[in-house]
Amino acid sequence: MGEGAQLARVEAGGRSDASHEDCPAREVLNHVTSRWGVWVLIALRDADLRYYELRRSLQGVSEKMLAQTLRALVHDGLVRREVEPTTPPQVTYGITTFGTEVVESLEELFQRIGRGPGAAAN
Amino acid sequence: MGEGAQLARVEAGGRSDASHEDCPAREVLNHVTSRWGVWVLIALRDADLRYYELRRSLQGVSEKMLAQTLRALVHDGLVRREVEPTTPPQVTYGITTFGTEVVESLEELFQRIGRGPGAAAN
DNA sequence: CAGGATCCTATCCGATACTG
DNA sequence: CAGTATCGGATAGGATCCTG
Repeated sequence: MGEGAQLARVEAGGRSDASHEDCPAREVLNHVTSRWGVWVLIALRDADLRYYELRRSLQGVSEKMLAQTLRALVHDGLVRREVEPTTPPQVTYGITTFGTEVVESLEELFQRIGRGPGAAAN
Repeated sequence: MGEGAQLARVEAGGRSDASHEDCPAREVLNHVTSRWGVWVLIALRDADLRYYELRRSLQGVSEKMLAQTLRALVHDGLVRREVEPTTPPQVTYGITTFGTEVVESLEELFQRIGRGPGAAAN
């Protein structure tokens, strides 16, 4: 099991140590803060995009990682996936309400970090 | 360069591609959302702790990762480090104002994720 | 076009041993 | 006590080829 286990640890449930951080929220956080997670969400916030458009938009993402990231985000309910059975097949991705909420929070966190430790006297 | 480069990429500052995500904010986010980052911050939010106490508190962290995580967090200005030159040496870690702000934002994000996609109709 | 399968590298992280 | 140094396994992420 080479690839599947990377983001599917959730359903695999092999060894559940449960000792540290197997909570689903952490899982989602990891997906969102993964290398491409944020950028996918941000790209989709402005408009629904096709797989191909997403690839161009993200500039530098590999097919594997884009597919993987999207799968995780869809699974988490942050991204919506719509398939139109045409030829060639056409798949459109969009952000969900939940996804929008999460990016908002994430950006707030980002803002705070961006402001830096300037305000802190310590 | 086995270990040093892991969290010290910040000061290296060699190639600033700027194309995707070399921004310092992302660095900090990675540190905070790293395996032990959050837990360190949360542990220190309630009280200042010594290295040893932190180890017990975090239950399961290796010395290496604790030291590494702390170094990154101190470097980022989220954690404060105080050394008292006694024998044996005594080092206390505490959270900064900036650190507190960041964990707050992070927890808000966590809350939102925890609530799940329930509210979303989509 | 939208991915899946495969291979490979870089990095993460833990265990262990050692130092001031 | 508070770390540093080093080794080795596990994972994330990328490149490439292939298919419906």
